[in-house]
Amino acid sequence: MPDSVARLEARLSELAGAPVELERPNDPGHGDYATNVAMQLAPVQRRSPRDLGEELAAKAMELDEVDRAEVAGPGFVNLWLAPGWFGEALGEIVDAGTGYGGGPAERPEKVQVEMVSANPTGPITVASARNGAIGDSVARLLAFAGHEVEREYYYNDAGAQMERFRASVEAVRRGEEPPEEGYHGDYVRELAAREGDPVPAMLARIEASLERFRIHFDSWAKQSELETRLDEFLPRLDTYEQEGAVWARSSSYGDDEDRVLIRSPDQGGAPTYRAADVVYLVDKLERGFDRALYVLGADHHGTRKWYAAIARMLGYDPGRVEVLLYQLVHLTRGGEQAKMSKRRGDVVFLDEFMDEVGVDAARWFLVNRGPDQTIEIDVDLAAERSEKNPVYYVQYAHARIAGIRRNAGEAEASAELGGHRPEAEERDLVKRLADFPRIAAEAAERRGPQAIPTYAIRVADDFHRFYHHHRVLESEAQAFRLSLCVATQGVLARCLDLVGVEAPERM
RNA sequence: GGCCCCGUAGCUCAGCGGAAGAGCGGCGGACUUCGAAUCCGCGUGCGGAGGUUCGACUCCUCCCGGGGCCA
Repeated sequence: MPDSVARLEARLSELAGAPVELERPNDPGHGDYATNVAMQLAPVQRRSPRDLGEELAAKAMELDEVDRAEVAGPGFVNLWLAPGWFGEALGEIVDAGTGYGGGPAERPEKVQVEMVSANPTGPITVASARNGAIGDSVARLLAFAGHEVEREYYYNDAGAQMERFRASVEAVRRGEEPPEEGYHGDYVRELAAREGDPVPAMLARIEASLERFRIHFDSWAKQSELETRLDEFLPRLDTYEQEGAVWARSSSYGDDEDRVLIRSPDQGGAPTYRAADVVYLVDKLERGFDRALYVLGADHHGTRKWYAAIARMLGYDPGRVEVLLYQLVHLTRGGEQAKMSKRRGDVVFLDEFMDEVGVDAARWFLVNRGPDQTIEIDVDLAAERSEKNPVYYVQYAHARIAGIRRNAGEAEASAELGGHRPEAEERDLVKRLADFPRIAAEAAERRGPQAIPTYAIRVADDFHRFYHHHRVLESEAQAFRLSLCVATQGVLARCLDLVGVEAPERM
């Protein structure tokens, strides 16, 4: 469904005889929208970009939507749009309702996002929470874009780490200290005070933390169960034996190196974590997912090509496998770097982080920056419930609109202009809202959820500016401005939802 | 040694082929008016050198610096 910007692009493309992409100039002196098509066309048509620009500008002026068009700089065609375009654009946004900016996807996919997947040897840390925040936002973006998405948590319930964990709890139960190589946190003592296997209890606690963090998993996959099916798949793999161990010849399928699947007898002869990966990948693809997305911390970058390599080795399209890597998290407090160790007093667990800064700020700050970026979160700033904190800046815009709408009562909202000519702040806000479908689609495609908070701040910014310059209620343009409020509130609510933050009616 | 990520305003970072941005910090203004958790004003900064391009913060190569993983 082409929106008002896309329609204008299509008309201009006809006039130019080439695809026109409109962009929003930073400088208001450069019009509402601009295109560089004249510069792109100049070399192939062997004409000067300014001549081509002049020609397009003259034709563009004939369009109803265009008030004025002029050539600037090296050959940009800058466009000032007519009031009617803003009314139409706003009307479409309002009519689209809560679905504005979303799917349907051109090619809908069934996608599995596997995320967090931390071993249940302790509570979820802030580092794992970043995994979840990014993974869940990407999942939300994909679903919004029209894909079918499921979230899965994969955990190791059988390996050496788990044995150490259980042994640590057992030791405390016997009144001893956990072994040197074991786990020593307070949570070990808490688990020791309860009956039975500590793993399910730990897992329940992890699930509760993540639910509180607003991440809901559709399914949980266990390494121990997958491992039992290893014998089915081993013969299908390209393997060889070396020094008693079974290796996958993954380097021939795009991986950086070959990987041990079964340890040599003198090493215990047990399957490795990589062996379970094989079964798990097949399991994912055979469950009918078109795409398996792995969200992995940067410490796993060494295995980023492994998953596609085994897909290729087993005859699956490696393009169905995708790894999303994200960098580490550092926490600071008043500029001082906090230790990410598990020592007492430092915020390292997600629950503590949420206690201190709130769920909304926790979600926001963990998804705020690109996955490629190592992030530093100032706990004090994140915890501050004030104008300094961008989360509340955006939420405040939403709540402020809710307030206006409460005061408006039954008053009519309508994108019809009547005789109203939208002023600069109104036009900026409409254009900002008109950006949303592209922002959302690009964020989904690029797996870059950080674009959403960035955009939401701009929306809030444009709204607050509009609010300060123009009355909504009891103004000549009340119906139009109320409609603008409705559209803005909808986009803000959607943005906040995409990053797992609440959109409050009151603050 | 191999590989990955990052060097953009004092600080934390967006932008990733088209006319340089936000927040924090700092300074100065705006509340009998729909919510001041708001708004307005003050900033020459893309680590360096080549290359590709009409055009490079954006793509390629090398170098320097920071972080990380593996060995």
